Amino acid sequence: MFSKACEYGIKAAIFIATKSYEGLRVSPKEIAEKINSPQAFTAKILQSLVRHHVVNSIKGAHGGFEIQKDRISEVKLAQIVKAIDGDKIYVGCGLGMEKCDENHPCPAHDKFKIVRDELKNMLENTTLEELALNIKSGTAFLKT
Amino acid sequence: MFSKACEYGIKAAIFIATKSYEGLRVSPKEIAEKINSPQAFTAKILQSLVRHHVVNSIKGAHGGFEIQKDRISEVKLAQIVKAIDGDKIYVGCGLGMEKCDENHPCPAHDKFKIVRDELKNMLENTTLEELALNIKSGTAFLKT
DNA sequence: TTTATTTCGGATAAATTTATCCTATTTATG
DNA sequence: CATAAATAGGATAAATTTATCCGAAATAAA
Repeated sequence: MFSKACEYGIKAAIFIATKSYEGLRVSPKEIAEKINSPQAFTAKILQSLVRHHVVNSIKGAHGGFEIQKDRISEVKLAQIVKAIDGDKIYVGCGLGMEKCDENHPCPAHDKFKIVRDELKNMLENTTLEELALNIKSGTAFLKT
Repeated sequence: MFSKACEYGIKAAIFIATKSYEGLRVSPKEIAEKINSPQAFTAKILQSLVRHHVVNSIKGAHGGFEIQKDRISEVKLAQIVKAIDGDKIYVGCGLGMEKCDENHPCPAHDKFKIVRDELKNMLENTTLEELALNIKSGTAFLKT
């Protein structure tokens, strides 16, 4: 569904959010440990999230990654996915055709449309807050 | 969503079906032309579809690929996807966690579940016949 | 102002996916 | 039986994604 980079990015953002509630910044090292991902690769993905204004980075000593508390409920899963994988999962054709719309559809266009609309809707309506609260409450996990 | 191989495989199966209605066998060359895919790579994918009994191949002179007419309405999109990409799109975790179920869910488990169930349902209930008929009727296309 | 800490970013490597090429094998037909 | 036509399959290459490494730049604190 999503690239590995995107999966790491989502989990990283969730972890950062849980720490940001406590006013804490976190390092790529801690993030990678908590979400079970390769550290250097995760750092690269974090840079991308910073550039797309999903999370905030503070350089230098006592730096790290954080998200402003009041932004946690504003950030949607869709923004994170778009920052890393782009929007092909929304706009692309399910069968990979370059041009696929109502006027020139692929044979499965209508079938895929239902699923993709559902996915789009889910991503656009799921906030980082919901996901982070699942972690804080202990009802969900970021690694096995 | 799916790999390129899978996209080609689905389109190839649809094209073969349209030809099989007319009692015609087709070559990888013709398939690749009609679905706009690399020929040799497409041939490899066809082998996989043959091994998974999605389509039938006849070797030697006057050979080619075909699907028995009465099987076209039986083959589901799910079988083709499973033959090429496996079933990770059904059973895997949306965030890539190895273990992710009701007892040990990822933070987005419930959110993903809705979408994936919808996808699974669509793939398991869409037949090759439906898709092939969209091509035969000229209401849909296999390339741009 | 020096030092320790930390993110940034470029270069590179490893792994996987996508794609090509060439030969072997199979089979209908003359 | 010989030949031509076709799929099967192994080896390899190209492209993309995933992952690592290391030095540069920024910043807080001594």
